[in-house]
Amino acid sequence: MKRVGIRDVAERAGVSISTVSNALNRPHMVSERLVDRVRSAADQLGYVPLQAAQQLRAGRSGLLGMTVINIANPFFGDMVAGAEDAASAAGMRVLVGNSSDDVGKERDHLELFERVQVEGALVSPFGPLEPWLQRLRGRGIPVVLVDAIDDTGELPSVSFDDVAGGRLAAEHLLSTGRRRLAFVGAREEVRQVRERLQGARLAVAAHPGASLEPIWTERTTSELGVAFGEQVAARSPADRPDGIVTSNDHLAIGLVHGLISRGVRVPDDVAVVGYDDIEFAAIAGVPLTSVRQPAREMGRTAAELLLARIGGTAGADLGNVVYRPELIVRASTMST
Amino acid sequence: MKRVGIRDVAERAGVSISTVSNALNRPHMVSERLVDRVRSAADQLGYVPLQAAQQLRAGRSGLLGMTVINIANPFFGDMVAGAEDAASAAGMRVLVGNSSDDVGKERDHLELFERVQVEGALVSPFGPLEPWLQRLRGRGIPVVLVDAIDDTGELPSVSFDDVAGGRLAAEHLLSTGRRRLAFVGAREEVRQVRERLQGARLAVAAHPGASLEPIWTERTTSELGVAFGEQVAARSPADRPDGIVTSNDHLAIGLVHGLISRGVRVPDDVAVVGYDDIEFAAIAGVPLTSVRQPAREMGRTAAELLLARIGGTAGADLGNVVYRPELIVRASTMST
DNA sequence: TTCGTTCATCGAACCGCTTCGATTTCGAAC
DNA sequence: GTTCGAAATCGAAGCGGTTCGATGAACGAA
Repeated sequence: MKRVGIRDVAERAGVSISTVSNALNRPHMVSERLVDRVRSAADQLGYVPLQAAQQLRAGRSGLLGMTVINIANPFFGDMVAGAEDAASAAGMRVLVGNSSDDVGKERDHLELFERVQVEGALVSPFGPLEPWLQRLRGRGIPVVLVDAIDDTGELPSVSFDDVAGGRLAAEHLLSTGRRRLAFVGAREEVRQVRERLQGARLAVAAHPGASLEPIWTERTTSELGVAFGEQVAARSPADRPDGIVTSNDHLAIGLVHGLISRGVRVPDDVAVVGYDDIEFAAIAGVPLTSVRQPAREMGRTAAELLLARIGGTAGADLGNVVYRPELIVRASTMST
Repeated sequence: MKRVGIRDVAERAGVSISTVSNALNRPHMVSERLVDRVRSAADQLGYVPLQAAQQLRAGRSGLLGMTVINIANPFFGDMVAGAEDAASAAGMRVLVGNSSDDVGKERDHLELFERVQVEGALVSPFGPLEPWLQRLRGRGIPVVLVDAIDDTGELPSVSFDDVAGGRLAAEHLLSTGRRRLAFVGAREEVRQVRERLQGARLAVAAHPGASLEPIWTERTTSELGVAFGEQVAARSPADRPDGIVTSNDHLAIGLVHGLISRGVRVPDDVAVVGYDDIEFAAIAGVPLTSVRQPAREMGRTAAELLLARIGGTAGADLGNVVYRPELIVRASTMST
């Protein structure tokens, strides 16, 4: 019932406490005979060193902190998985803080990171965080932004070129002859969404005669997509957009569903482009054209960048890795 | 650049270290005047106590451990979110260990839980874990199983009645006149899947003339569902099942897609029932009938159960909460 | 004035481990 | 048989907090 401590192991092996510690952590400093004895004593007793004590003394936690906007979204789930890949390869663990779209929680997590002395933090920011991030850095904790870019140019980051993504989507629609475009995005305050819209605007501006109507929704659920699809379907055909760029596949799939249920044909009447290329995009009722973002790879790259900074391996130059998104064309924009 | 410790706060406030600790943690023991002084000193310096030190002395970590089979699956994502709800209401944090379908990782996480002295563990087991769980309990760490039941009857748990779920699905198909059923499940070694099959078998056994063909796939991705759907479509109509129960919505949605792409009508030729009722079930090309499991609620309940045990509030009786699943009927089994 | 009480504050031990410097051991060289 | 140096082992000092018993201050009662 009582915890097994290093003392118990020492006693059982008939050596001193420090020899146990050395045998376990720096075996080259201890004779083979004793290493064996200590190891088997530890095994028999089921000794597991207490992280808190190790950390307190050694000043290292072996932990990376990572905040994500919403873990229930598979995009972020993949990102985390990627970061875990890289971390475990370096013998580190990842402490995941899920913000659930809540700025307060997000800040709490950053404070927690400080409390537990994470050795580095991967931050996929939701709200404005400059002061908090500055503070982590002031404490000597390196930070890498994920799916975001630091405006001040002081933090390394791994992100997607969202302007290019939005542009890609809109250009594709324009190239298939659509002219009355709409952009449906959730929450204007999110940078990624704003930039995708901006990209779409650039594409439209280059096409005389084309127009772009921005539309904002509250959240990014498929339900809202459905509602919005029905709403669009209710407009007169002349008043309807003939091509829609969305900020998210959930929204897009719902949107397509809503349109079709009201008799609007996709892609013949309205073409739809999603964003993220989640698993379901390919097998939706109308397979969805979407902008793909390799989330897992991004998570891994970000963690590697962070580990390099922790290890001091990184050049002083801050890496700013930017992935270029890729358009996956499917039936929702191309009539067969 | 240097960490701010309790000493720095004490110095700044002109009091002793112990007074700082008391003012911050047990303010009723300290005069108001000093509490104020200490608080503002702490604020100005940005003092954040070091978790490792607190924990080492106090023996409490304020952490719950939680292992999940695969965080990329929204079902588990929701479960985690539910647990976090309950934990944060009790001032605790959740340390999430993602097993990624890997027994070794799962065990590592349990060991980590011991190292960091979590005060309780929520375990959604993937592989066999008895010895490890016993050990946690031996260390005085309460364990609650999530989405699983303890065969030995010693651990409290929160789970779904998977037998009932499988039965529900099969009975529904039978009641719509289907007779040649198939059960498509991933990985026979997973208890949940076995029990769903068992439930389906019970339903079929009660219907003379009905048959059930079990089919196993490697993993549970929509891709495999598509492949399998095409395979079924290739059979001669007489040899095809006319109703299919799946162990997972991803599989089911892919399956429907595969069938339709090969000209098999759903539900006219083949009816399909999914499992989990994920968000996309409702807006799939053919909206999917599915067995709903309230994951978030389950996560919350499990955490509450665990917290009660930690607090000693729980009666000695081990709670075994079993949720009954619910069938959500949609177009994939009911021609309109 | 002295003493007893209460309440606020402080000093110091301690949580379990790592690590550094000190001590012991042992074989080789004299 | 000493002496010396290197290698193996050990003792003890913290890491940064919490907490308990001790100390001191303030005040009313004798």
